[in-house]
Amino acid sequence: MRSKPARKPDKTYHHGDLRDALIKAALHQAEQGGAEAISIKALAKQLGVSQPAPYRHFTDREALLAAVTAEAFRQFSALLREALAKPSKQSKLLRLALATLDFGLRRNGIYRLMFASRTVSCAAKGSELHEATRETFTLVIEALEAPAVGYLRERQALKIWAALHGVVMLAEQGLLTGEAAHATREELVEDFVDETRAALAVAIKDARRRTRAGA
Amino acid sequence: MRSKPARKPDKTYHHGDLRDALIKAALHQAEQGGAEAISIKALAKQLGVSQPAPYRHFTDREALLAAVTAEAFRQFSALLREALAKPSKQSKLLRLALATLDFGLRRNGIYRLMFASRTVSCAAKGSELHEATRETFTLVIEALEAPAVGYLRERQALKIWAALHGVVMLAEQGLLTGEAAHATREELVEDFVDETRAALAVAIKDARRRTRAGA
DNA sequence: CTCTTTAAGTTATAGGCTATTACATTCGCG
DNA sequence: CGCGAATGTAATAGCCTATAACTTAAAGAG
Repeated sequence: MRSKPARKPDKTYHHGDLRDALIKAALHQAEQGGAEAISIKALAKQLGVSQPAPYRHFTDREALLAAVTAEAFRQFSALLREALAKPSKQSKLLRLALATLDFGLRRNGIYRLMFASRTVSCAAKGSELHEATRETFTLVIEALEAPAVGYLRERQALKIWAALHGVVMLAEQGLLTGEAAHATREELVEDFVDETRAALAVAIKDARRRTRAGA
Repeated sequence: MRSKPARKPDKTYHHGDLRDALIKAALHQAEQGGAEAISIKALAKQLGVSQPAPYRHFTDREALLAAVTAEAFRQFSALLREALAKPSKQSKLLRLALATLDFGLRRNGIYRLMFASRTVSCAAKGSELHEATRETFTLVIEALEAPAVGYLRERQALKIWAALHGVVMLAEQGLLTGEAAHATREELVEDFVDETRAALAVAIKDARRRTRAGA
């Protein structure tokens, strides 16, 4: 079993793990300029293989982007899972929210690849990418630390998820910096987290009361 | 004064209004596939001019994108203004929110051009694009129908704005369709609008009380 | 252990796009 | 009228995706 070289060692014909190396290198490219910064030709050169070699592993650029995006989702999920796991005074939801914000800003090129391109919405139902996105969303639900009562959890998860995306977007657009900043990113996130937890508590209590009354 | 032909009439050397025609045609291209769907070459062909002609009006593709995005913001602002102006039982904020949702989904390519590309965040301070985005945001503040007390209005405007973006994003990503839809897009938007109005009312009352107490 | 099949990589090439350079035409103002 | 500035064209360079035809190495069957 040969190891997995990032760059192909000279004089060898086979790279050994080109597919994986392509995804990782592409992820690195995307970090700066988003999806448009990913160039198959540049990747091939960087990895020391001929320009058409990547096409042995991905039928076209779109296929590569999908694989890269799926990997990005997995890394993101891992990050969130880590944030949820570590002991802290903050609530799980707040930790997840802040981790999302951090990821969205620090690795914004990748974040845009994940949430602002059409790659995801074009992903087929059972595809690797589709699964990766769903798994991420389940982490949001988990972070709510709430019992399943109807779809209340899911609904609140959608809401906080949407709100977080919006904050990242505004921050990246520059609406939360300089004189225009009437609130910091973190303040907005905390607001949303507090509101979500409050709304969830009320909704669940309410639903239970109605259930008892009906029974 | 000649009129403004969309396509150059044959046998004439000058188009007459190429700059404007480019922007409009590009906006049309973007409607489907977002920024990446905008091709200078294709635009030139479509408008019946030579391929490098557009470069007389825009130094490069980025400059064209910026102009197109600015025009998109103006159209969006006009739409919002219209929604705010028309008489209705619904609150101004709800009307603005629903109009935003509608625009974001129906003209999603353009929406992504406006909010999910780096064009905006790269826009210089006094640029046409920068002004266009700011004007749009002032409409959000206006829709709150709240008095200016500190920056409370601005803060709530940022929050609802962020939330709306997020809903559009989730909807476009397919997280709000099919079996996964634990709430419709409109329900989420209404939730956010209600919460915003409630939070704003509380915050303003609170701030005033504190002011009186301090004075 | 060799033979054959197949996965993975190569060179050559076609075609699309952005962008520049040098040249041509028209508009409009003095 | 006539001249300069604005606008458009032709030719070309350079980057990128993608395909076709050919080559090398790995891996399993006999």
